[in-house]
Amino acid sequence: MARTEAVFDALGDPTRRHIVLSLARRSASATALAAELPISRQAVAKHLVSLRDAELVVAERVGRETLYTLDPRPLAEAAEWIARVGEEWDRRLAALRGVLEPDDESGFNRPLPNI
Amino acid sequence: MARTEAVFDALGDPTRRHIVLSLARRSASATALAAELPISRQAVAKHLVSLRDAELVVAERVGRETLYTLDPRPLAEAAEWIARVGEEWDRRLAALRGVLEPDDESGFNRPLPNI
DNA sequence: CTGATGTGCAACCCTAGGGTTGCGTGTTGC
DNA sequence: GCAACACGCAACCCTAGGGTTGCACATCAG
Repeated sequence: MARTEAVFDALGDPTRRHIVLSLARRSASATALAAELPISRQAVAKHLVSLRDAELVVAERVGRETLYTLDPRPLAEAAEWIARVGEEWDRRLAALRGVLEPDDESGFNRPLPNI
Repeated sequence: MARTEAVFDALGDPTRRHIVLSLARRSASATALAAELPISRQAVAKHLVSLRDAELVVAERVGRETLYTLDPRPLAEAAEWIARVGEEWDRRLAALRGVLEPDDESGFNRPLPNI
């Protein structure tokens, strides 16, 4: 669960989210990514280091350039964290339901009941 | 999709993730939340403002205290963003498959193919 | 060999924002 | 009415980290 920390930290930055989306479509070098962003190559390189720390990206040197490829697996962990919050929420809703009235399924996507 | 931005920003901070998890179990005041964290009430209050901006939390004044309740719906949007990256990835994998060899289903949770 | 290209590293700048303290205001309970 | 409690607001501190520039080192094309 420690890596999940790094994933959310990484996804907390808009530029890094853009990079992740770009890399989902095609592997690319820092220079190529910088071309489609309003920042320098070095700035992009720093972000790629963060993404590598979060294991969201794998670097592979080919010739004189370094290709970065997305590894979507840590994203699944982040999704699981979100799902966990949803479960917690649903459990609470279920407990509440017991006290009040029997109702329908998951409340994850339902407006708040006034508690 | 603009709110999704705020959600990831909000989730980018470990303290706020802790708060979100806590609120998933029970509504609580800033003071109560601060009691289970190594920071001051005011610091928690600031985080709650961020969470409110991301619409992840709803404040309700009851008597002399303010109860904060989780609204898990924006989390679903974040999960969708992650899913979108996964789709992009799978599409790419599918395109690759066409050129190479017919293979199995979604590669979202599979190790990287060397591209 | 040489110039062009792509990186990595280091030094530096600067703001965002996480945390703190202090204080004035509203609410509850006796 | 008066403490005690719970807030909200404002001023302030301080570091993390996002961004930049400069430079030295590989690699490729001619």
